Amino acid sequence: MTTFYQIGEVCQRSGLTQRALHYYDEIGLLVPSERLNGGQRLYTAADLERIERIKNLKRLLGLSLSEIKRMLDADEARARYLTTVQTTSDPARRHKAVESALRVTEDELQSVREKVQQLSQLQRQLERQVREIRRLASAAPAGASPAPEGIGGRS
Amino acid sequence: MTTFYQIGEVCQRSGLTQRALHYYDEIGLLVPSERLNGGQRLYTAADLERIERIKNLKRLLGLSLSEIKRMLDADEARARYLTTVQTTSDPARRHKAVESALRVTEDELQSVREKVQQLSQLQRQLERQVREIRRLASAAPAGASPAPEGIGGRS
DNA sequence: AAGGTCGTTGACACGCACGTCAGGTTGTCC
DNA sequence: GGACAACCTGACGTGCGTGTCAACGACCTT
Repeated sequence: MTTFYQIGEVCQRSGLTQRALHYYDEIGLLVPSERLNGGQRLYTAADLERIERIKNLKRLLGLSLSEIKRMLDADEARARYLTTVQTTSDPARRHKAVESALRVTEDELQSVREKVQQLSQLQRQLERQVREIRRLASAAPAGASPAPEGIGGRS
Repeated sequence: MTTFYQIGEVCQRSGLTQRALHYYDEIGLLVPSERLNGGQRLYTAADLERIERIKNLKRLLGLSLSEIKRMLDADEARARYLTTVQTTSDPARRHKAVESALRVTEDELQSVREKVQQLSQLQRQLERQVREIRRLASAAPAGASPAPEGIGGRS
């Protein structure tokens, strides 16, 4: 027995607005699994998960909704490929399915790796700057206020 | 003898359009170091570096231009502090400056670290998927296998 | 069946980050 | 000093991702 959520509850749970969900539906990014006869949208748990994935991709990678749609569609296609692999005994089709799935996944992985690397570089740069500031701060003469508090402690 | 670049060359080197540079100037994100009497913008090597940083922050962190401006301004303030700390003898002011510089830098560092961590997680997830696909590719024709997870999962 | 709450589809508006003209100015080269 | 490219400002247009009404439909309670 699948449980459904109406748009209001989805808004509360996800933090998105009704308008946003309407828009996501409109552009095909998140089409609710069901509709009532009256037209009311009904979202499933899977839809809620998709929402979380959308939010993550938006926050983490700063992707546009169309890019996110492309990614998730590719992901879904990949899942389909994998089931095709398992249910098809034709070696040629199997090979093709695996190739496609591998390609989209590795493309994604590639872009993520690049981003991680560049972000790590930025991180190291900032860490250097923090150390530099701390060095200067501790080298400075103590003022009227008590000696600069031990700011350390956070890793 | 500082060398200057006119907007056209800056466009070629940076890949940005003239319009974008005008806009960046307008919002104060990238004000060219010099202007000719006629009003023509003259960019220095430092300006070019700033452009690269802007592009990076935009691509890597997906920040808005106003957020980038805030970041770079804070960074500049920090740099100014570092160069003028020796000339400021007022200990209270020195202390305040250090505090500010440290705060903005650590905030920045914090958000970068979070992003790196979450992206690394996403990366590992994708790597697992690639391995899974490869495994299926080399495994026997038909069989039941655990379903791989999607990307951008809940945090 | 009436009221209230929740939902629906338009339609228009808005801020951002530009694109795209238009018409005028500046700089350079012959 | 005339041609011509490169540049300027100003104005309006555009796509995205919503916000904000408006007017109407659906569902539940009493």
